[in-house]
Amino acid sequence: MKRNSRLSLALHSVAHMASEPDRLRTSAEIAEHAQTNPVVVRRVLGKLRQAGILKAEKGHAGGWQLARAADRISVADIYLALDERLTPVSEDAPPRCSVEHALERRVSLIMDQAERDLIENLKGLSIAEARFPIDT
Amino acid sequence: MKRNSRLSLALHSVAHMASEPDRLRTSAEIAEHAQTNPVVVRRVLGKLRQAGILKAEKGHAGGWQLARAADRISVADIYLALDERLTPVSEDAPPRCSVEHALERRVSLIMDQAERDLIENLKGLSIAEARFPIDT
DNA sequence: TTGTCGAGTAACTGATATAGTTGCATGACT
DNA sequence: AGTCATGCAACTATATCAGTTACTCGACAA
Ligand code: FES
Ligand code: FES
Repeated sequence: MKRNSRLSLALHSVAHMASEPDRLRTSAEIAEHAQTNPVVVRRVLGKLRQAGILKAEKGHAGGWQLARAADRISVADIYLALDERLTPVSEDAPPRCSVEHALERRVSLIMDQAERDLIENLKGLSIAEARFPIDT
Repeated sequence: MKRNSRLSLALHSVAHMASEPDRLRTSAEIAEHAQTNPVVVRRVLGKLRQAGILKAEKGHAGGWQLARAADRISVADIYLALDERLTPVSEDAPPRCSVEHALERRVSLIMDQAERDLIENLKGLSIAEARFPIDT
């Protein structure tokens, strides 16, 4: 895979689980569907569990399940649960001159606004509806 | 540095050059300002040269210079010149089921729209004005 | 015309991020 | 008690990127 396959994996897994919401699935099953590794699945879906999107049960009849109906899970929920922001402008290095500081601040403001708008738009797309093709 | 320091380097270098547009600067000078390496500077600024934002001259009195006035260079110009898109959803792997295909398509449409909006906003910010602090 | 200097570029190194893997502890059900 | 699945730590492999070295090409000067 490549960078940021985590979002793809999370979206596909949740969408797949939405087809049979009552069925418990093991990480091994989900990994097979996504053609990856059970531990990778548990790592990524673990974030969704912490965010309250999924439930996981240990033990003999354990597995993963949606925590609520698919039409109440938005793509924004999943995007935010993974906690991976865009923010291409680095804030870690202390700016070495006032010009750089002013410039990065202005660009960061625009970037942050863009991401907020993106999240707003992703909020309008639920997993339930995202599973079906677009008409146009 | 960290990921996407190229945009920071490009922005800072162009902003610095805007303070004395007529002066030619060598990659060694620019690298010293940005606390990095001359080859790295040439790699990044080379993209801006290809995009027509900067001019570079070889030889004894060679160096780098803005190709046009700073108020006619927008942050979007630089962002686009580097040709690094966001697009967190991978398109390289062929989708393995129709659900994944539909879902990634819908998410991609929203992501692409967000990036187009971002670029529109960056177009409104020129290097000339970005060099000064924000009032608010 | 020859030497110097700077851009341009290819090749390599080191650091970092991420997917994948192994192994084991914990907890739930049989 | 035994089985099975999650949770998690540690490790490996790979890709990306900044940094570095070492060259070629071209422009200008002596
Ligand atoms: S394999 Fe079930 S949604 Fe793709
Ligand atoms: S050092 Fe000149 S603009 Fe930052």
